[in-house]
Amino acid sequence: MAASAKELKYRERQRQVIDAAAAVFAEKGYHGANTKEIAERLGIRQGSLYYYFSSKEEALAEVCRLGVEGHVQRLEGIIAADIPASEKIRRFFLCHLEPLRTLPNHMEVFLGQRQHLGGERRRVVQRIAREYEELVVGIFREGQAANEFPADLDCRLAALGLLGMCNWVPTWYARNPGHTLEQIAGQFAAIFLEGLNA
Amino acid sequence: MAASAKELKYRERQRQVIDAAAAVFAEKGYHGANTKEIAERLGIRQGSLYYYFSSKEEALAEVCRLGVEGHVQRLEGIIAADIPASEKIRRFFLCHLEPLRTLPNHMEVFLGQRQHLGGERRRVVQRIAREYEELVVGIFREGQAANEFPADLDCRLAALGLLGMCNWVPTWYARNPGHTLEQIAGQFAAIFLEGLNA
Amino acid sequence: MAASAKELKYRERQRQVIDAAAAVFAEKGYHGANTKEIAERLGIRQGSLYYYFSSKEEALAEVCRLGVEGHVQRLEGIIAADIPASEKIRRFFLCHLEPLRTLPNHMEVFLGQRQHLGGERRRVVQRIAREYEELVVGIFREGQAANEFPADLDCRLAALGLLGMCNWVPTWYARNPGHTLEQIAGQFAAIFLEGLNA
Amino acid sequence: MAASAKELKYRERQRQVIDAAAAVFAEKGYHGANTKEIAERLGIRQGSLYYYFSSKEEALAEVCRLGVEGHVQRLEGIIAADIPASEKIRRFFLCHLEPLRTLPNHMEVFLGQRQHLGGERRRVVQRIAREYEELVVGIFREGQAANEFPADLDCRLAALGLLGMCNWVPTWYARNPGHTLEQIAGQFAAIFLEGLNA
DNA sequence: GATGAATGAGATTTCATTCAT
DNA sequence: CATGAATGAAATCTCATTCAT
Repeated sequence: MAASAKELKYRERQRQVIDAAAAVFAEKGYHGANTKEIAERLGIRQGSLYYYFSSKEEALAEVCRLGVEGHVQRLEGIIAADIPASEKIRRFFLCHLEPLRTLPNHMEVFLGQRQHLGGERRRVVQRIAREYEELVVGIFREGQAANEFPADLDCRLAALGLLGMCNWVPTWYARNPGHTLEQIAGQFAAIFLEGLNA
Repeated sequence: MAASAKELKYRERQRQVIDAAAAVFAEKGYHGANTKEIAERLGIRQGSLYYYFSSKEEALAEVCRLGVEGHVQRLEGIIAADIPASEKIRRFFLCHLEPLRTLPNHMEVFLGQRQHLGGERRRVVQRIAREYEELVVGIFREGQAANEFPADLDCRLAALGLLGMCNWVPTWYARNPGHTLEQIAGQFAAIFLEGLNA
Repeated sequence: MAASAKELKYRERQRQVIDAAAAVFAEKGYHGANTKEIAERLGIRQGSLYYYFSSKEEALAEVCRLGVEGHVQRLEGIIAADIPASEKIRRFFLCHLEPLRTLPNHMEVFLGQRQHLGGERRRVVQRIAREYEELVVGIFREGQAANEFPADLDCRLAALGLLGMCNWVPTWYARNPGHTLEQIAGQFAAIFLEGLNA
Repeated sequence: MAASAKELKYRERQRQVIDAAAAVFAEKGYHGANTKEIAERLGIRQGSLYYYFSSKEEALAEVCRLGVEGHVQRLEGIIAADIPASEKIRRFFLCHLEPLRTLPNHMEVFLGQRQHLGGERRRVVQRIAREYEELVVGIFREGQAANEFPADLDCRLAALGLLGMCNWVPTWYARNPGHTLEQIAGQFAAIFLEGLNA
């Protein structure tokens, strides 16, 4: 159970390697990235990377795992809370965008590169993404049942619209440094809940 | 000016080549795609592609051009109309999603692969995208000036949210065949303009 | 059915490529050989080899196939003949060594490198080798049943000894140019059938 | 001359390392084997191997040395004995196969991998093999001179056939556990000396 | 107009080996 | 004694691209 100091050090370095991979994958895409560039970022040689992962694809899988890790759990926290569905939606935005603070590359890679994973690895992350979507749909259904939301709301479309607004953020966030995540989440929630005519 | 029959036929075939490229780029990404697969889709050999384009990147540029072509023009049509800003927003959705009917691959490639264009080609399409964004921002500003929209609305964020909702559609549209573009556009507009509490 | 002239030409060149691979595999062993050397023998570049085979291992499989091809069939011809078992054994030697005339490398590679094939490919060639061994054992059994051979002969060991004598030939044949295949086969048969005390 | 206890222990471990190398070389061939697997067999790390040998090739040389060690000496013992040549041949079989009992891997590696030694190392073991072959040829010549063996016997071919029968044994011995070395040697000797018609 | 054959540069991955600790 | 971390060279394989036919 107790990891030795050596193992801890290894894992720390491994994490740096994965983070470097995330940065390169985010910038160039999985297939556009090459391992040489990852190595250069770390100041080591290409071959040395393989001391920390066993293939480029494994690195991608790990980046994706970190990028999506915690999303489901945090969302479940919101869902479990004893608050109206509209409040759950309001909280969703910041909750969902939160990883942009610390892991923007990982999140971007998860969103845009996970389809390049093969076989079982792909299935695993796709399942998580699908599960997450269902949870969001569930919130809308809950609000609809409680007459908080319009009876004719298409909950699936609402969820996909919500996710689209948020998942598009990484494409412009780094190049629009003028907004904090709180501002973004707040504005998006306001539009989503009250619309523009309020 | 008058194109010969031969030239017309060439252009027709060229378009088929570009469409095949769009399909492969959309599925695998630009760098994940290979020219062999494009050729196979057309029933010709790899080398024969180069009769229709001079490089893979040129094919990408052409796919992107087709994917974004008409967007700006159609949007300008909406903007020029003598209708309230809110109505412009309402119309925007279907107008923006329209190409999904005939050119879903091209649109998806434009959205997700254009960063792999190099140098001048990249600049050209980025400029179009930026210009388009500005036009959308402009509608919100117009509505705000006319007191249609809240005074504290962040027009940039509203535009980016709007675009996010729409630009995310290609990622799930093909796999959710249950919705027409009209339904999607209608629902998105309703949420955007009236919010959920209406 | 009718192969075009182009296809014939392709196959001819492909055969040259496989023959070059056989030569290098025979000299250095499968893992000791590198594709660069095969290419150099053919006066083409390394990557060009892949126009003719899809992996180094496939080339090994093809070399092995050519090395063992015809062996079983020729042996069955001998077995089917209406002659005493001892005469079958006598004929076996030259029959088995025959490929050394035209395909010494392929035979040597089949004998010594086939274990480096993976999965299904390995199974296929191992099955052929095993089947061949059983046929040889069968000849000894037949001779024993006809009282041609001693009743206490261990037919399996006799077959393995026979095969050993022959299969060892490729290891020294090229470096002992003083003997024809007929001499070798004749001497081996004499020893095997009459022993040294005759 | 007196080795310290420490040195003895070192040599013992070194021998284990060489034995592990022999096992891996026998299974995968010299070039197909990797040092990681050798290390794993010993429960140590790759780098630690180099405390016991200075290069992979040195390990191969040592394995070969152990595989052939004693062969020449034992054969000379047989040759020096005051017995007929035919009896020398009879004894040869068990004598030659003896190492299969304790060092099957080393013997197999000597037989099949020694060509991968470079330069001087190769020359040394090839010389031993050649010398050994000459000794066997000598027995046949002796028997021929004493009119024990046919006057028209090709002593070189007889020797090579004899060696082939024996040297092929390692390729099937492990997978045919039904025969003892005594049985094999006895049967081979019977065939070689009396032939099948006896 | 299209192809067959090849190129050449680059990609990922492997691996024997080193060396400070 | 042994290891952890890395190296650097080489290996296999891929692929956009070319060009004579």
